[in-house]
Amino acid sequence: MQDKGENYRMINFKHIIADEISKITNIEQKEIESYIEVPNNTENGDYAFPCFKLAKSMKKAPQIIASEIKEKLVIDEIIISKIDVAGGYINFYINNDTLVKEVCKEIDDKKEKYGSSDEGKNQNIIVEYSAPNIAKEFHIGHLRTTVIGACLYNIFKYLGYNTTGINHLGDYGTQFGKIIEGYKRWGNEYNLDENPIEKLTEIYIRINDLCKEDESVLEACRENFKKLENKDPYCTQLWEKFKNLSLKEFNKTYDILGIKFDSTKGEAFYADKTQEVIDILKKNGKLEESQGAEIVDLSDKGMPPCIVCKSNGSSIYATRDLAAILYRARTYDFDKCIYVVSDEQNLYFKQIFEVAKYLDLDKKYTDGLVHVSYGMTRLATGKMSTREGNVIKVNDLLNEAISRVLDIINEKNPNMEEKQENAKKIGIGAVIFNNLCNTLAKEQIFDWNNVLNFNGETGPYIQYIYVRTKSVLEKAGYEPEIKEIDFTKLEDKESIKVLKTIYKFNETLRAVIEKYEPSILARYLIELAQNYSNFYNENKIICDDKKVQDARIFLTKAVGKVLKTGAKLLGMEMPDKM
RNA sequence: GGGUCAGUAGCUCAGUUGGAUAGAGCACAGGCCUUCUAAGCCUGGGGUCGGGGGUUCGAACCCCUCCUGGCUCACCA
Repeated sequence: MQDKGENYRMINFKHIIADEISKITNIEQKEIESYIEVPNNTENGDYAFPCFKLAKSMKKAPQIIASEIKEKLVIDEIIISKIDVAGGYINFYINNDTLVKEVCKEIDDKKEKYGSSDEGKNQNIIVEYSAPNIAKEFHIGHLRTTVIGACLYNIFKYLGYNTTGINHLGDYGTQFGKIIEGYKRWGNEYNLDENPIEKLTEIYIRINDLCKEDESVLEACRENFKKLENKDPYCTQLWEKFKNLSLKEFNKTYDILGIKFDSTKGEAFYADKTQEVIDILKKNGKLEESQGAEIVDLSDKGMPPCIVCKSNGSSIYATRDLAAILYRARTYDFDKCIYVVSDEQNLYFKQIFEVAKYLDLDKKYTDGLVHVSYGMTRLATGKMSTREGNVIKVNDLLNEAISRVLDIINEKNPNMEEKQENAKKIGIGAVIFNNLCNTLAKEQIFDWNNVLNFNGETGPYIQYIYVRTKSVLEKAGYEPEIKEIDFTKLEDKESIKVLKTIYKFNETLRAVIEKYEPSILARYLIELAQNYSNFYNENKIICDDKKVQDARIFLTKAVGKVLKTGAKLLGMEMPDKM
């Protein structure tokens, strides 16, 4: 991704340093900037340029190169206060006075929009996430895609992208042929009015067991699905009933999580749009008949073939996904279409992205297809399966979270107002944060005590530090104007560290969408909260010196804003009290 | 068996694209609330970065190989 930070008004120290080194070395600014690093030991400055990389081409020792560059470097002291040579490194110390002013002004200027930008202007992003199967429980296996997708959606939007969130419901396929078959056989035994999903699940498990015993039942199920595709009235009516009951249940969970979608067009929506996919593939000579099915051969790409038409003539998941790509390209003119789906389907997405290239689409669209893959949530005993009946429902998890938080509140702060409301924000915040704080690729072994931990690097920790900033501001009883702030009062070690962290909020958000990795933001918020905690413990905020007090209150307010904004982007609400 | 992802402290994980003495949290041991919220802060111990080769000024990171685990390899989604 090219540098899109130019429309971002805050001073870009790294950029300036690279510019100056570039002038001296005659190496491109961009290349130099990519070499510049942030020392892990802050005593080595804020930015460092390692000269080792130049040693070979310049035929000199890195230390000598470093000294020579340093001698020629002219950077205004207002920007860089000190330049050191250490080993083969040139270390840059930014001017703290300037940093403090820049950050404070920016945050005062942008208020609640601090960190946002319009870098995504005129770019259309689709994020497909959650996508539960109707007539099945919404279980903890669906949680990660839901919160990851929502987070990416939020951040793309915050950075100015025109973003569309799609819940690609699993509302089609042989499974509905199965449920219809089960309902046909035993429907009168079940009352679907209460706990409809539970009842449908029971039917599903029961028919599945029968299918295992009796191949002809499975065939009947497939036939039902075929009828459904052909708009058979009886099957369609049942399917609509199941879908509506399911959506009603799912929406309860989405409401609790605070998640919304711009579209809930599921697979069924594309059922009558698959013929075009077949036609285009056929026209392009990409369709082959194999064992009665229509396939696209991908052996030249080192992949197994992609089935687009089953031997009984029915469409399949891939066909509908390909139809969706066509539809979305035309409807949304997307620059990126992002699928947040677990790593189970890595190969599958590689296949359909490859087949999509044969659909006569502009390269823009096929290049814009992205699979954001994440490790699945599993139980210690293995994979969850609706068929096996060993699932943990999201609603149960959230209720348990809230109940455990209530216990803690009753113990620590029994007189709290709006206990229930705050417990909800804290409990759900903990669950959401827990789902976002680790690298996506890692699989998760579900553990109640891990998910519902409220100490250390957790959602509640961020919320706690936020509530603390609120409480300080409340006690102070006023908020100073920026023109009253004496920035030199914020130049102690702890304040600087906080401000440096606030400074990199926007670049953190950009890293999240560039790498499709929400954990970068989650960790950033932990870091900011820790930095503020150190500041808080080292410094008296409300104190005798009015100038110092004003400056520290301003800093406190800034931290609160960034924590709240960042948490909101993750999908967490902030409680008022803890 | 092929492909792919992962393996870092007792446990859960970071590690800014190959850089300076590998860092947090939990747990453990100790300290800090008559002073802005102790769901917090500070101090301490704890490492063959899965094993072995290689690439180079330099490797947790790149290449090879082996070990372990997840996922996956045509009519489910």
